[in-house]
Amino acid sequence: MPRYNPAALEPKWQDFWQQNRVFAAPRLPQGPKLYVLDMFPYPSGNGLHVGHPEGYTATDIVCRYNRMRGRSVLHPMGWDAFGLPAEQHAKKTGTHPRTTTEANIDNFRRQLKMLGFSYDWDRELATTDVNYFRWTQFIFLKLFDTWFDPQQQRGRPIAELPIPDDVEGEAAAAIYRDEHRLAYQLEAPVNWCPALGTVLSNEEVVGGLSERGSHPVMRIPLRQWMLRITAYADRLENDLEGLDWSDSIKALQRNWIGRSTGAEVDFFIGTMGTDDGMPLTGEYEGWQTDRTAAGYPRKPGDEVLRIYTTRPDTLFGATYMVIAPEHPFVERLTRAEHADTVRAYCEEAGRKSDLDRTDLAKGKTGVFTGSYAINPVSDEAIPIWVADYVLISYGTGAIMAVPAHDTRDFEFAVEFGLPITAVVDPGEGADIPRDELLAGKVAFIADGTAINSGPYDGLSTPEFKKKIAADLDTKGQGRSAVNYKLRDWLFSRQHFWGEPFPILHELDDRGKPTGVVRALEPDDLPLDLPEDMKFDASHDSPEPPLDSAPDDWLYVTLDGKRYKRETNTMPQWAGSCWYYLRFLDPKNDEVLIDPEVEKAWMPVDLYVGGAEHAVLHLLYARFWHKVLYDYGYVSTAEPFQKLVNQGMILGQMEFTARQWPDGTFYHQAEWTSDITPEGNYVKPGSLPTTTVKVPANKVKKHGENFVWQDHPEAYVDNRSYKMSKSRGNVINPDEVVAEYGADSLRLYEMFMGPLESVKPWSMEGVSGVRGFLDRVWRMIIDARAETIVLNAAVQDIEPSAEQNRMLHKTIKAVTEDLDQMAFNTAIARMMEFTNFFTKEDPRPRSAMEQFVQLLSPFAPHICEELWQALGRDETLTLHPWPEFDESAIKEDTIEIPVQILGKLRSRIRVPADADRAALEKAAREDPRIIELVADKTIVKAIVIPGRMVNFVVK
RNA sequence: GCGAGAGUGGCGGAGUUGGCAGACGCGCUGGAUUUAGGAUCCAGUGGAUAACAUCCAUGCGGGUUCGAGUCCCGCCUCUCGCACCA
Repeated sequence: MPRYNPAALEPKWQDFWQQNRVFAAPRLPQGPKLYVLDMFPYPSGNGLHVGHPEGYTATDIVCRYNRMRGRSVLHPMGWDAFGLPAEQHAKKTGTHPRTTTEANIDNFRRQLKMLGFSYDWDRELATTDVNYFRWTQFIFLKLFDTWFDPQQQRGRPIAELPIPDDVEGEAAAAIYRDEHRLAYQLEAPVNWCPALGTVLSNEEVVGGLSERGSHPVMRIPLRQWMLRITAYADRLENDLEGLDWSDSIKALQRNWIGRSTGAEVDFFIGTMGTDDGMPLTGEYEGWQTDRTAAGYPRKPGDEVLRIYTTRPDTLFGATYMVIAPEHPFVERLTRAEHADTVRAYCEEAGRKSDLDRTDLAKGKTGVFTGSYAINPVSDEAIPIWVADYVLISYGTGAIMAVPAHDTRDFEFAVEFGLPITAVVDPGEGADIPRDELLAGKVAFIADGTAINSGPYDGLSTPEFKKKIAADLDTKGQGRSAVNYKLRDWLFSRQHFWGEPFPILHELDDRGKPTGVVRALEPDDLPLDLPEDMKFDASHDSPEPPLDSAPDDWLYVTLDGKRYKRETNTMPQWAGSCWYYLRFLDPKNDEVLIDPEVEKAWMPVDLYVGGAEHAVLHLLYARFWHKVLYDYGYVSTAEPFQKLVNQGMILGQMEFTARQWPDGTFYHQAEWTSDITPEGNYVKPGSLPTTTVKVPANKVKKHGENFVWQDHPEAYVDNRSYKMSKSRGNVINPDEVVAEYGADSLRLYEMFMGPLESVKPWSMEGVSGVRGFLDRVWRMIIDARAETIVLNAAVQDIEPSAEQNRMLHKTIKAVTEDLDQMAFNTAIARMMEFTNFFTKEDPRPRSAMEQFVQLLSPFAPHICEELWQALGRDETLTLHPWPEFDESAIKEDTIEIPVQILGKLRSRIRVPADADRAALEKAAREDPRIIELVADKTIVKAIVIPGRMVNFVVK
C-alpha cells in the first residue's frame, strides 16, 4: 500500500541529512560562495508561527538549488534569545530566564528540523550564549573607545581625538573625550510602568498605556547609554545606493534618517534681565561687533537662542520664536508675571506622552514667556513663546517661526494672533492666491521669489539660501547646517535578561559614584550575568534589576579603587547587530571573527526576513558593521548585499454580516458611513449592529456584493485579518505538518503568491498542493503495490519529441523562475508537467528523474524518496541541476493569432520560422479572415514574426 | 498631511521589450468509478445571449497606438510606513 506518507518519510530523511552532515559548510568556501541568511527568530514560548517558514522555505529553496548548481553554500540558523518575556516569566515563577529560553529554543529547533531546512546546525548560536555575548561586549568596548572624525568620515580610537586649546586640564579633557565617544551616557526620559515593574520601549507604549495590560506609563529621567549612530547618518544614507534592496526599503531607511539641510542662526536675547523683556540695544550692538570679529562659536553662549531652519531665506518673515518646553532657557526667559502659566504649561507637556503631543487633530497650544529676541536680519524684537509643537530632540529645540511660510507656525500664529508677514512671492499661476498670502490668510510653503526682505528682494529661494548662509557666516551669526530625524540610539534597558555592559562606575569613600567610568579590558570578557539572582514580582523601582544583584558581582575593587558595575543591560537589538558575522566563525575564542574567513564569505548574498525589521534592525546592524569596517574587522562597507522582505501571512478569509439588535441584517440600501472602530454600523434610534460570522459556503454573490444565502438581504463583508491569539485565527505549523506533511506546508507557502506580498492563509490551498504531491507520487510510484516500486508506466525509454519538449520547457521555466525567486510560478510549471505526464504511458525514467531534481528544493523529503525509488542511491541534494536544451523546446509549427483592428478574429498554424511575408500571406489566405474582410479593404498589415498578425481595414 | 506599494473571475494569483487576458491552484457544476469517501479519474467553469458567432470585461475617466492589464494625464479605493523633524 505505499501511498504517499509524509509522516513516515520526512523524519527518515531528516535523520539521514543530519547523520551525514549533508549541509555542513566548510570553513572556507570551495568554489563560488553563497551566504544565505534568515533573520533569526526570537524563540517565543508560543513556538513557530506560519510566518516563519515562509522566509525560511524561500531561502532553503535558494540554498538547495544553488548547492545543486555547484555553489558553496553557507546557511546558518540561530536564536535572538534575549527578551522581556523570559524575564516576566521569571518574575512570576522564579524560573531563571536562561532555563525558559533554552526550553523555547529546543522547541523552535525541533520545529525547524521538522520542516527539513538545510541549515548547517554545527554553526547554531544564541545571543544569550556567554561565548557569543562576550564579543557583543567586545564590540561595545570598541564603540566606547571610538570617536567619529567628521573630516575623514570614519570612526577612530578615542586616544587620537584632538583636544581643543580651550579645554584645559586632564579632567576637562576626559569629559571632552566622553562627549565624543560613540557610546556615551545621558539623562534621558524612559517609559516607566509601575504596574509591570519595568521600563518599556516606545513601541511598547500605546496612547500612554502599556501595550500589554494597558497600565499607565510615566516618563521619568534616568541615566542611559546612548550610541552615536547619527555620526554615521550620511554614510548610512549614501551606501544604500549600491545595495540590491527594494526601492521601498531604501526609501524607508532614507526617510528614517531624514537628512535635511539648512542653517543654524543665533538670535540675540541678551544676558541681562530687563523689565520689558527686551534685550538692550547697546548690548546687542556690542555682540554684533564681537561676533563679526570672533566668528560663529561651536557652542552657543547664554546671550543667544540658537535655532535651526531649512528656510533661512524666510528670516525676514520670522515674527516670533518658539522653544520646546524642555529647553534649558525656559526658566531664564520666563518673566515673573508669566512664571505660573509657563511652569504649568511645561509640567503639563511633560506629563503628556509623545503620542498625545503629536496628535495633529488637536490644535496648537503654547504660552508667552514675556521675553524677546532680536531678529538678526531686521534688528526687530520678536516675542519668544513656549510650545510643545517644537521638539527638544530635533535641531536645537528652538525655532524661528515664519507663519506665512510654514503651516505649523501659521496655525499657531492664527491661534494666538501673532503677526504674519509674507516674504516669499509664489508668483503668477501658483496654487496659492498671492493676495490672500499677503493678507495673512494662507501659508505658502513652496519656493518662490523674495519680497519684504530688504536687500535680498527679488532673489529666488535657492539663491537666497546660498547668499544668506554666506552673509550670516561673515557676520558670525549663523552657518549652514545639516540635521537628521534619526536620533542617537538609546542603548540601555532596565532589564536583567540582556547583555551586561562591560563598564565600571568609580565610587567615592561614601560609596557614591564619582562620575568617572572605567571600561573593562577586552581580556576580562566575558562578563556574565550573576547566577544567583532572585526574581521578584514585587520589584517596583525603575532602577535596573541588576541593582539588587549579589554584592560579589556588583562591586569590584581594581587598583585600590572601588567600583560598581553598570546595572543597565543592552537592548535586544545588540545581539542581532552582528550575528551574521559570528555564524562564519562561531567557535573562535581568539577574535570575534577570523579575517580570512570573513573575507571569504562576506557579504551576506541574500538576507530574508519580515518587513517589521526594515528600519531599526537593518540600520543598527549597518551602523555596527561600519564601525567594525573602520577598524578593519570586516572587509565590506555593507553587510547585506541583497535583501528581500517576505510579506505577512494573514488568517483565513472571514465572512461577516452585521445584525441589528432587532434581528434584521444590515443591507446595502441602508448604507451609512457611521461605523464603529470594530466595523459595526450605527443608526439613529438603535444600538449598533453586532458581527455575525457567515460560513464560507453560504456566501453568494449578488450584483456587486456578497450576501448570505440564508438571509439574502444581508450584506456580507469579506476580509482577511492579521493572525492573532485574540481573533483565534492563528495557524499552528505543527498541526499542518501532522495533517499534510512538511513538504506540503513548504510548497503551499511558496505557492500562495509572490514572496513579498501579503497573502491570506487557506487550508484548502494546502490540501491542493498536497493533492499535487500525491499525483507526483503516483506518477512515479505504484500506489497499489505492497512495497515501494516504480509505477509500471515508468520505463527506460527515450522520451518522445513532445515529452522531451515538456521536460525541457519545465526545466527552463523552473530554472529561470528560481533565479528570480518566483517560486509560485515555478510550482505552477511543475504542476503542468505533472498534469501532462500522468496522462503519458510509458513515462521515460530520465524525465521522471530530472523532474524530481527540479522539485527537490521545494519538497526535499518526497524527492529524496522518489530519487531512491528511481534507483539512485546517493543523496539528491548534491546532484547537479538539470540543464535544458533550447533545441528540444523548439516547435516545428506554431499557432499565430490574427487580428482585425486589434481584435482577435482567427488563428493560423505556420512554420515556427515563418518570415513576415509568409505570415502575412498565410493570414490573408485564412478562410475566416477572407470572409471577414470580403467587403473591406486592408489598408495596412502589422506582422510580428513568431507573434501575431494584425490587419487594419476600412 | 508626507512617503511607498497595490487594485485582474467566487477566492489565491499568472500575464516577457505594449502583441491570443485569466497560466497554475482552490472553489463550483456535471459525469465515471467505488460498499463508502473530505479518495481517484474525465469534462466544464469571467459575464451576457439560443448560439461552436457576437458583444462586454483587468478600480474610474481621458489620452497615445494598428493594438493597452502593461505607457501617459487626472481621479477613486485599499494596505503599509512615518507622522508638528522647523
